[in-house]
Amino acid sequence: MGSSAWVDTTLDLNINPFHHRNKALRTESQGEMDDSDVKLPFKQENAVLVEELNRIKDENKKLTEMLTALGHCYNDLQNKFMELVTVNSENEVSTSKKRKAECEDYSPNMIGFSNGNTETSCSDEDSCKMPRECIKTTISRTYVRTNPSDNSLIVRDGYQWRKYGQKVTKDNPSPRAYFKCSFAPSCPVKKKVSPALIFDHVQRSAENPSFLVATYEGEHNHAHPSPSEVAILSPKFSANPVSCASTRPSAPTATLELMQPGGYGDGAKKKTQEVDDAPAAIQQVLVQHMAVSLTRNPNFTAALAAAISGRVI
DNA sequence: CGTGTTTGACCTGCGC
DNA sequence: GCGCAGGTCAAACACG
Repeated sequence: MGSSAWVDTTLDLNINPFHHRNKALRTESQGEMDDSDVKLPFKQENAVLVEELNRIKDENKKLTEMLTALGHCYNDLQNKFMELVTVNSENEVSTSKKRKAECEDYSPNMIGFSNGNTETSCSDEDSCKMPRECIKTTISRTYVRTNPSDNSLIVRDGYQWRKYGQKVTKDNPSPRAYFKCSFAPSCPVKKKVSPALIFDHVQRSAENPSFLVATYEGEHNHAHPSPSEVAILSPKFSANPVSCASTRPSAPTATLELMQPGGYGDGAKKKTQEVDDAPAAIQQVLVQHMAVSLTRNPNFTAALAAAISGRVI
């Protein structure tokens, strides 16, 4: 987290609008005391108002800077979080390896964040050093942002999946769902979908999106179904044959395909690149969106009111 | 009636 | 060997 992103937060927030007015009145009355026969000239009152206007402009500028800094911090935190999730995922996979004692090619694949950070790497040293003959199946992990109110554990990645099981695991109170690819009868690909744990415990709220962890096992032995094929097979998903990284219609969305790494994922790479090249305007929209979210958050407004009242008193 | 989902039972592997 | 936990199966059920 860049410390340079922080700005001076000690603001004169004009929390007591009467203060300056009183000051002006005091000046006015002082003037009356000093020169009781001569009224304060209109010009002087005008100057006071202009001064106050300039001060408010400065405050506005400072607030804008703060908001921008907040946006940077938000992105930094998100990056940190994803690093943490990656580390946790690797640990989880390593324990899974102990249990299953099988060789796997694991490559975490993270898609769907506003900053466009896509991490497709072989960070697990062991799996990277595995002998070639041990690599039997391809496992990729994808983090997908979903609507928190949606508990269906459905990750729309363009394939046709059939749910064959659901299990409550020990370290996650939310059930994990098991899917098989049903687009082709002989397709060996399986998918596990479970809610991201950290969000469940720390950050889930009505306002915050949640994340699903989709673990793909194996490779499709068929081509990616075209939108029309998906529409025929699954009409309810026809409007969105690919996974939508952001389900908020009002927010800037980045629609990314969730593919197998090295398989049909060129589109995902291309679109991720587009996200990387996102102009500063997106940052601006993000900041505005955060500001709206903050102002709509009753907790935030309550805390702000408490802080203001505390300062007034 | 066909298809997909749910859910309890069962299987398998691992740690102690 | 036993218990635990993850993964899978399959009958029952729901839905269009």
